[in-house]
Amino acid sequence: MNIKDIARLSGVGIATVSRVINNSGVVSDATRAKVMAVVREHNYIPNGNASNLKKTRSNTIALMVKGIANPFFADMIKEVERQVNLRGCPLLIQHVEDGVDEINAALQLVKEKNLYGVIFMGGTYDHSEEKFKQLPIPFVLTTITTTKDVDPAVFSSVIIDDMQESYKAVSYLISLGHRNICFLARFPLVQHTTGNRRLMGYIKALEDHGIEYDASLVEDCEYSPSSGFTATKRLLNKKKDITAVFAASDTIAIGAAKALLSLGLSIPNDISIIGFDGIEMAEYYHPSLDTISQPGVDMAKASVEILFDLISGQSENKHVVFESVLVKRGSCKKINKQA
Amino acid sequence: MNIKDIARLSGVGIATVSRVINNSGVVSDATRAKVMAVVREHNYIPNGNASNLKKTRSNTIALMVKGIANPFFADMIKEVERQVNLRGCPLLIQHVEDGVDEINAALQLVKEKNLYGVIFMGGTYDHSEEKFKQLPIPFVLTTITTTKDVDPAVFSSVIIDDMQESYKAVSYLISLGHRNICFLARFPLVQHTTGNRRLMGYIKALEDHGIEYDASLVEDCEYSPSSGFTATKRLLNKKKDITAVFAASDTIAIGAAKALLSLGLSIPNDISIIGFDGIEMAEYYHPSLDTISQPGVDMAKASVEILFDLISGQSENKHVVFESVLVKRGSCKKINKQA
DNA sequence: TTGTAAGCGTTATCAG
DNA sequence: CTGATAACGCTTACAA
Repeated sequence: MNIKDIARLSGVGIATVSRVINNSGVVSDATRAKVMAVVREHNYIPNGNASNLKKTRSNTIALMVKGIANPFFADMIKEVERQVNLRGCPLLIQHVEDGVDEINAALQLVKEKNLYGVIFMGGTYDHSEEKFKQLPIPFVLTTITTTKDVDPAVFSSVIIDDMQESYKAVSYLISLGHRNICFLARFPLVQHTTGNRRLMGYIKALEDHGIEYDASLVEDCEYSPSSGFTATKRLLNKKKDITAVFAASDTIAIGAAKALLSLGLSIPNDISIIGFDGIEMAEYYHPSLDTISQPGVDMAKASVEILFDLISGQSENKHVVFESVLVKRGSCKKINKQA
Repeated sequence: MNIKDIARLSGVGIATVSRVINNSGVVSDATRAKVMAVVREHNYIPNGNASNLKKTRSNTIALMVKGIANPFFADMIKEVERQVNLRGCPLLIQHVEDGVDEINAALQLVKEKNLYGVIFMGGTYDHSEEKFKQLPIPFVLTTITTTKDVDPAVFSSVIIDDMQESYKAVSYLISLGHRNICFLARFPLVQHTTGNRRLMGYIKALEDHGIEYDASLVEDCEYSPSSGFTATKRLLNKKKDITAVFAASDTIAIGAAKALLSLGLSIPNDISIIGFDGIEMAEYYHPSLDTISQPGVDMAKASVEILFDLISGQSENKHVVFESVLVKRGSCKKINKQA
């Protein structure tokens, strides 16, 4: 069943069929009805490869996700899909393997599929301006941005200020009297990652409050409960006087909490803990965990809006910074005795 | 940059370029090297739409996921992708909106993209044999199957025996002395869902042990902590003598546990709880939650293997049933006093 | 308002 | 071993 068959069966030319199914050009109501009847009767679906080949640009939007298993991304992905579909476009979800360059992967996909636009979710910050310029179609970076030496005019982004939000979390702990605050994140010494930005906020907060930065309080850790668990155990072995834990994600925080609780420590009486992201699981943990909650769904929505504005040429590249909120659920407490 | 340019630049015909980039036919080593040099120099990537149009079948595999936010699926998706890529094929991840018929969505995609094969993950069981037969390419149902009136020769599946595994969980609770066991699942009265299968196992276990089935102990619940939380609160309001909770997923179990703990109840001293799936979060919950753990990654791997066997025509439709394991972490306990 | 026909960038069939 | 050339199914001038 192809466009030719439909044309023959409905007694019109193929151009007319094309006009009907694409709602383009002008077609008389009678003809349209006739064609649609045949289309429906035979359950005709146009061949996307043929139409994407002919059109220089398909209508497909790609979402490049680095860390598809990240629960924080789960709802964001759903919202991106919803918003893209709402605009009549199919969404191609592409998982980017850890360690793979997401821009390269997108570059490949663009050539391969004639993409309409791309959204990047998760990943690193260290792409060159040159690399971005290679991308011939509109794109938005969500949850990531770049180092400052890239001209903001060549890309769009939807982010939170990781450094400032991290600063917020640590300042909160300090305001509660904590001085020995450890930090858990994906190896933060690697530049240009979210973990690194959050580390900068951590360090700045300490410095601004006259607390000396102690690198041995920072532990390398994957974004998962199991990794948070083992990292916390390692930390407790070498440092006995920790009074608070700041985890770069809620998933890490959950693992850290488990490490503390299973040692018989009480949260927040013996030790305070705060995470980052605002995933549902952190709220339903027992005790409920404090966190820096990002407005993930709003960010997803904004990303799609910006992308489509770019596509329609209605606007230039844009950079939106969302506010996160410090959610206090009781897992952080004023310190009573100084270690 | 297209195949013509590459042909011109390397001084050969386009057919030869095609042979080189597809590793098909015979090309002299010298010619191959010459062409590859040009390809690499210009960073040439073939237009997938054109080749998929020409080939009657693309090499794309689609993964139709119902419930992409389900943490149990997260690792499975990653494994499916890994296995598919290992075989040199791109994977198209397609999220299927709740309420949308996944077979119809696949049918559309097949026509649109000339798919090579499809894997269905999550969803319902109530598809007719007729519907399946409409799918003109190999496919595998993962974590779902059909009702018995569909000829097993028309589809493949990779599942666990939900009813039996549920039976296992409930029998375990009964063996610990529990009689008032409640069950939380996505509205189980709807036929042909995973929730319903697990309900059947629950009922059968009760009956086999001479316990009368009490429908008011079954509560409707989405597969999320928040829903598990509110469902449990509802339940505790109407039933005071519950001694154990069986949740149809770990996400529900976590919400249920939070409801109990925040009421000051102790797990497992006051009430026992067991979930289903085996997600990481359940292990790192405090207390760690017992569960029926499914071998998700193995199931994902098996699904891809079966799919490619079907594609290569090496085998007929196959049905694999994996065993789940009852993981005891201490959230279920022998009952001391009968209510 | 509608139909004809020229490609889009490949692959595959043939001759050479 | 290699090179023309005819499709694949569609969109879009352009002509009618």
